[in-house]
Amino acid sequence: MARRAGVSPALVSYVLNDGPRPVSAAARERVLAAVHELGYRPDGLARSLRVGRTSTLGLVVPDAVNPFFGELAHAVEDAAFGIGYAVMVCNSADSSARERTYVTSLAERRIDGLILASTSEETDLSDLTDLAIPVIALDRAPDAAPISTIRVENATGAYLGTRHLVEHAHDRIAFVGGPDTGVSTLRREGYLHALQEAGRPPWRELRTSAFTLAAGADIANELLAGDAPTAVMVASEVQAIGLVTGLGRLGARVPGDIAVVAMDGTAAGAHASPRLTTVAQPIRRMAEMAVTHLVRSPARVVHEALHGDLVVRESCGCPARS
Amino acid sequence: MARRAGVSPALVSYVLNDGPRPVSAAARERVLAAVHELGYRPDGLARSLRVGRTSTLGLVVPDAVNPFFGELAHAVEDAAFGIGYAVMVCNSADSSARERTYVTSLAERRIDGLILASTSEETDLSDLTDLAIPVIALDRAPDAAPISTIRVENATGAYLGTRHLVEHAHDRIAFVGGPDTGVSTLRREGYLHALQEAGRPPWRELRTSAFTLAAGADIANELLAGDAPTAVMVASEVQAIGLVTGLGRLGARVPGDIAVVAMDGTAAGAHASPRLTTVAQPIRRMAEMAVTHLVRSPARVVHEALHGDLVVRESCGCPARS
DNA sequence: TTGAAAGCGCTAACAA
DNA sequence: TTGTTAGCGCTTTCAA
Repeated sequence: MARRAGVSPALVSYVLNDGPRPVSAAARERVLAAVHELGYRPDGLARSLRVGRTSTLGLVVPDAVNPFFGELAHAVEDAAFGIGYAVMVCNSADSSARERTYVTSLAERRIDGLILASTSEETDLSDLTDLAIPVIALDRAPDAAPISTIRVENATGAYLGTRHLVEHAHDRIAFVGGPDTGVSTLRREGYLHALQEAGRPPWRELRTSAFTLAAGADIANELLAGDAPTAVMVASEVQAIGLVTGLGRLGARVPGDIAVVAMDGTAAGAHASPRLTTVAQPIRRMAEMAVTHLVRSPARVVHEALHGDLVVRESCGCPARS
Repeated sequence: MARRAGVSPALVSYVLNDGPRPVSAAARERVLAAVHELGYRPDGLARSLRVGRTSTLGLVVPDAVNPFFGELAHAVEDAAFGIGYAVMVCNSADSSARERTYVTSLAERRIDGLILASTSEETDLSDLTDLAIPVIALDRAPDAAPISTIRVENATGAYLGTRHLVEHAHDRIAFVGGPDTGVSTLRREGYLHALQEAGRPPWRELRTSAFTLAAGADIANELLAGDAPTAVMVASEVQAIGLVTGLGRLGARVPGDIAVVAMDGTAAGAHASPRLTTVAQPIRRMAEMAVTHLVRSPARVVHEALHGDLVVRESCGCPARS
């Protein structure tokens, strides 16, 4: 390439990167002409190898088909794109083996930072930390390892949602959680707290096998068995949407027969039928914080707990609003 | 690293890659010990630079939050993971500028192949083709450029769905398409074909502003205006789910007041309320074909048109089945 | 303002 | 079976 333009490789670099040395207009011209003529495409691998930076971030989520993680991934990508970073999104499919493999693979690819939204609490991050690649964990308790964390106030969120159900004068309020993860546990605590504060007993506590539509639908039977609750706090929107469908199939209407409040705040919840009353996570803000932190101040370890807002719509039985 | 183990760098490579030369047990031992002790992590960038391969594929979709593309991305990732490849998923957000930027960025990163699910018909792929990086396009008409394509039989699919509505004895069947893309156009043709065959006139043809829940919901008003149809063929499931919500908000029930058939076949459609009758795309098969082709026989240009199957559920008015 | 050259970490051809 | 070495394509220091 440099030969073709009749200049040194250094010159080509100066021109393409606008620096760090100045280049005469004539030389620049020649380089640009050759670039164009040869269809020259700079090799990012060689560049990254040399400068020790890939401008790539990793994102590991359990399942990007879950609208919450889908929107999160989208938001992370937007934030990264805005500052010239690309992101590799990896679905661990709730398998810690697969998660491990991805962490290793991302480390090998020398990503500049990882955003980890993991189901498992115990992920081996030594591949990353040994290379001094910063990690920021989403929705995880502060680890033994000194990594930054960002999460929503899970307990408070579920408390808010449950309290809304209490205010609807329900006294048989159930809880539907997911697989036994920290998130699910914390949300359950918020639920219990709200009930306790209101002097009501927990009515029924169920957990689905996964955070999916199918799992949510499958649990409808169990929820309705025997002394059925009149309201339910659901740990996530996917589950809630699935549950509503499952209930409908059994002839139970939402909110008429059973009121539902969920957590997450995705578009899927807003457009479900009925529209879900939900505790919305500040998804875009979380994504921006994570990306910014990783890129700007990776060394500093921070722990952010963000507030989730109750968004009242139809599924709780409130009169429809626009 | 090599020094630390008291061996040559070549030996380290032989041990870590199991070849191409044999290594004595003693040497292997020493290398492995040093690897462990130093927390050595091989640099994939250097390796890729050397071997001319990154074991990474690119995937560009308009919007991975759309369940169809979300599931597609997931399926592509699964297929790639199975053969040791990673994938960079990029959302073009229906912006051809952003799509361009991503194509260039992926080319710079020297991906081994690109799967392109683009809305725009005219994407400049010279960055890729100049580097001899194979591209396979999803849902696109054979291009001027000789790139492989995989798609579902769009017209046939919509024809199948519409014919089902005809068999339900509807004679006021509308069509809801999306932004003016090839996909939307082909599906409309299938719709028109089915009506023509049945000797019925198209009743109303609408198009949403985007393939999103919100856009689907927004068009409900227009669909119901004046002489409302009794059935509607919708070009995609996101739109259909949004539409059902929108209709419900206006007091129209599906399928009672208006029957709906959609296309895509995602989990979201299966768990919507009512469950969507839909023409299902063979998502996993498309993903596997794309990945396999890119990795195994990138040089051969193929054009596959896959069949979509009508999946009868509730939204068309058929008696509920399990 | 430009050129020469070192070196990022790896693999593979060649030599021993 | 192992060591030496060139070189993948880039950036950047140093010298001119």
